[in-house]
Amino acid sequence: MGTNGGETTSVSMETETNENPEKVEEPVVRRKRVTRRRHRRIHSKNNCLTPPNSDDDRLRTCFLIMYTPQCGGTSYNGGYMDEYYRQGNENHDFFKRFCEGYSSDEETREEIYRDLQLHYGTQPLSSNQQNRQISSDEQSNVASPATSRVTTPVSDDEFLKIIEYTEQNSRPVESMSTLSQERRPSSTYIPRTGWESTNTLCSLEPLPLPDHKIFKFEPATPQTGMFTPPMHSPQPPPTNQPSYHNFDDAPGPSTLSWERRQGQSTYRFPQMGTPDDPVIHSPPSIGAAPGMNGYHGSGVKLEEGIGACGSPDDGNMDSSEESRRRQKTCRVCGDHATGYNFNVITCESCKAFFRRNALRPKEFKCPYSEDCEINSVSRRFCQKCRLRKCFTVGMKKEWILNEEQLRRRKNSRLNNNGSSNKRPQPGHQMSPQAPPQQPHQSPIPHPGVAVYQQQQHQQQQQQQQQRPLTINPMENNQMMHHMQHRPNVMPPLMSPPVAQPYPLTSPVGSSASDSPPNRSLTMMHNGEKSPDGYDPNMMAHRISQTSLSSNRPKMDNGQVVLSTEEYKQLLARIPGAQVPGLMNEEEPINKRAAYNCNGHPMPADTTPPYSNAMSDMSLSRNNSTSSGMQPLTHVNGTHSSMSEIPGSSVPTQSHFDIASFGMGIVTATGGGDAAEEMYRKMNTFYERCIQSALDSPESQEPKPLDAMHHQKPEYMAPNHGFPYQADPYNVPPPPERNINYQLNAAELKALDAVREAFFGMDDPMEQGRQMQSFLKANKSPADIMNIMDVTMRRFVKVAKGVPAFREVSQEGKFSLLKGGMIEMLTVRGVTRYDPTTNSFKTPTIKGQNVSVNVDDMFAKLNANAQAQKAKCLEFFGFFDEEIKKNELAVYLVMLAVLFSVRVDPPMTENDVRIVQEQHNHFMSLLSRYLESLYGEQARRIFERLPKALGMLNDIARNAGMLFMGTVRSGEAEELPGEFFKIK
DNA sequence: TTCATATCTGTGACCCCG
DNA sequence: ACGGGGTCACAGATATGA
Ligand SMILES: [Zn+2]
Ligand SMILES: [Zn+2]
Repeated sequence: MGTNGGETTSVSMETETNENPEKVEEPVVRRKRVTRRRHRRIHSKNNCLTPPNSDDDRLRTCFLIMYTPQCGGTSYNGGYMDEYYRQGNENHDFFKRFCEGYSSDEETREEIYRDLQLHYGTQPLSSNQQNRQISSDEQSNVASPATSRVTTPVSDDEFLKIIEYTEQNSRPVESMSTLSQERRPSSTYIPRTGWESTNTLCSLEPLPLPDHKIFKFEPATPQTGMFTPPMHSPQPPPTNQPSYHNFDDAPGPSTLSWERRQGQSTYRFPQMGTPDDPVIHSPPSIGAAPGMNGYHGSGVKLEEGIGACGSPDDGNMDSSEESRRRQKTCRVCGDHATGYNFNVITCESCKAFFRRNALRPKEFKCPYSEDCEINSVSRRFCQKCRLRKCFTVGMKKEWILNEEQLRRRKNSRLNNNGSSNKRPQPGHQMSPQAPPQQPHQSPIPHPGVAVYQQQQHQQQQQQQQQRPLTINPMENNQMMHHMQHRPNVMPPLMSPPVAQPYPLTSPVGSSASDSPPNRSLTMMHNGEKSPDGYDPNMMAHRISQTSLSSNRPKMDNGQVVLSTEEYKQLLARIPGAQVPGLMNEEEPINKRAAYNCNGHPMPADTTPPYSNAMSDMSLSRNNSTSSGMQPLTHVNGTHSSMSEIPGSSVPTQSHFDIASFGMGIVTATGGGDAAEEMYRKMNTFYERCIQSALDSPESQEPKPLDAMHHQKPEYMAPNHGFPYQADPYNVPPPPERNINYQLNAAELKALDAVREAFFGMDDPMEQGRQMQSFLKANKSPADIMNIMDVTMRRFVKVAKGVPAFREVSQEGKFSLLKGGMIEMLTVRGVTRYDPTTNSFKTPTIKGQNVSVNVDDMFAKLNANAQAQKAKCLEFFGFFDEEIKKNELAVYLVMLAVLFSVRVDPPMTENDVRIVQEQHNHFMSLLSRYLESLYGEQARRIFERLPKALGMLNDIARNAGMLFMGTVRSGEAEELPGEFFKIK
């Protein structure tokens, strides 16, 4: 418990006047919010979510901060802002005049400016200046309307002058609220609806810079462009991009000197000492993680002590310096990092941000153009891009503890506390009405949303606590009342402390909506969690927990908190709730999937992670919020169960990785005499399928994402000096230079586009023939075709989603697909291959575990197949673990594979050119991506690729031969006729 | 309608703990 | 110590009501 910590739970009605002596005498009339104060803040942050768009804008903010009781909102400004808005847009130096107006004295004016600046954060506060910042207490500490205009920072004298000036100059004008809302250009005004980020005033036209020195916001040293400017279409919409710098918005370092920083802030005012980058203290190299990231055990050895970037005695001064710096730098925003968080070195705030948002069901909106730079300042402006960045750099949402785990943790903590009985601060931490949780009232396992919403809930509770301490059922009513008035807000899971003994819980693993978790969970472990036991404590614990449950889809195993019986009883008491079916065979945990259970696919709801987790999201169903107003029925949108009704189309868990049979497809067929016929037919099928998918109009039209293609100049060259050359696989040694592993906006966008293109690849298989085929233990060639059909079409769709693909001629497209399909499928298979069991793992379907053992798969095949099998296995082994685990990397590989020059139908010169270009493009992007994840390690991974691709090619070339001599006679005739229809 | 205030909400610095 | 989660001051945004 904090030494400085838990001092008080101040419940007084008065405002705390903490350390501001001059304020003490102010009569405190108004009832104040209860403020609990644990420790004193050292740093203060400007949490402004709205980026100022101009210096003028900043100044306005400043002004508000200084001179209004409450900045933000529509009414904070007394009459000043009216005037500002009325004049401001035509008369840009209103503030200047304002300042001049009330003090013609140069010195005083200076002082005012300084104050502005002070609150602006362009200068470090001196200690006594800190007293002048307005605490929120002070802000609300308003004795009368008159004084409310000027709260803290201004002396009485100043205040009078202000009043005087204002009275002279302001006229009644349009309402502020009008201005602040309706009159904002609608194109950029984004009404706040709960989750959307709020960027309200960013559309102000850039205004001329007031001609005063202090309005010059230092562009900070022109150093090392941390980020390249976002890749825009030729003419970036003027208002659409946050302009963090000066008006001219010169591309350059994203070092925003306006950010308000105080205390021992990391910021250093340019003219005061170090010319270093103020906000982003780590120079260009910040992007990448130290090599050790996720690299243990992957077999790649570190050289030059790179991997041991923590180790102080790296031989090479530069590189150790370099790596140290990188290690201290948040790979998301460049801020000072505290260590690894969710698999990546990040700062505290990104850690918290990720923890809070990675699992959120709805996607954020980017108020700009989906390519926001993320730095320590701008990170607040666009949650979407920030979150995307988090995923891109490799943060793993899977590592966020799920509800079950949280509960356990809490319990064990309670236990410990109970036994040692050391509760130092009785009334403090625990919420009064949620007293130390009884073992089974703990809110639970409805994963995901539950966790997420619970956070909301907790916050509310917290807030409630801050009001008069006792909370009674009334509070709930109030809360509900409130919520009813805020339909947009995702209703927090209500767990009325009094009335509802089992708050938001469904028992572990027992609700209709659990199936998704089930599947998702499996996925998580299939695709992701390497057995290398990356992390010590928590992680290990979690892994063991989850993997345990994934292996045993039963709800016992000590996982259950509420017995099924208990839960049923509970449900019985809840009007409208039904006992879900499927109760018992589901497993608990896994929050993510729980988000989405209401049956529709949630295209828009997917989060943009680049990690493999993506597929989880895209598969899960949105369960969350729909209803849930009524506390009692809420037991979790859970039973939005329409999705799980028997007859309905197979929901979420049927996420077959058909493609994992990439190898199987072509190998598992067979076993007879009519080989030739089969072979021929298979080939026909193969080609037809591709062709027809190609011709199909319904396939994905590429969105106008210009990021996808060949904007090569926009990308940074891969840092290790192995920009991918047409000259294949000739990897030059890394040059010594200042490296920047951080992906730039263009690259991020391109990656996004890739992910976009693969959207749907992992969709669950529709029920039907494919599914039946898939479920068969012994798959006939027809079954294989059924499965392949879907998969191949999806690949074609992916290809069509790549803009550059369209530039290729029809014949060229066909050639690419025909030549690349098997390779792509095989690559796909890699990701599902589990070396420990020598089998492909596929997610479960209604409890069945479909896993295909490689030996079995090849068993019936001919000798060629055995060789093929060996090759495949070798390839699987060779394919880097790190890549395997990373879905996006795999995508990139697949695209690189797709864009390989093929000869079968020979390609035209032009096609060849495009293909080569794209191949290089994706390889280069992959390289950069890997760099961003692994820093110098990327090189090692990347270096293996060429060989891997070679192997792949070999595998694919031989695939067809496997048919030979193994096809049962007559089998070919059984093949579905429509596969061979000629159009 | 305007404005003061209350409330909701996301952020991030600090903290606790296994 | 590391890296999970928890806490809560803060401040912007929004709702409410005089
Ligand atoms: Zn960060
Ligand atoms: Zn954005």
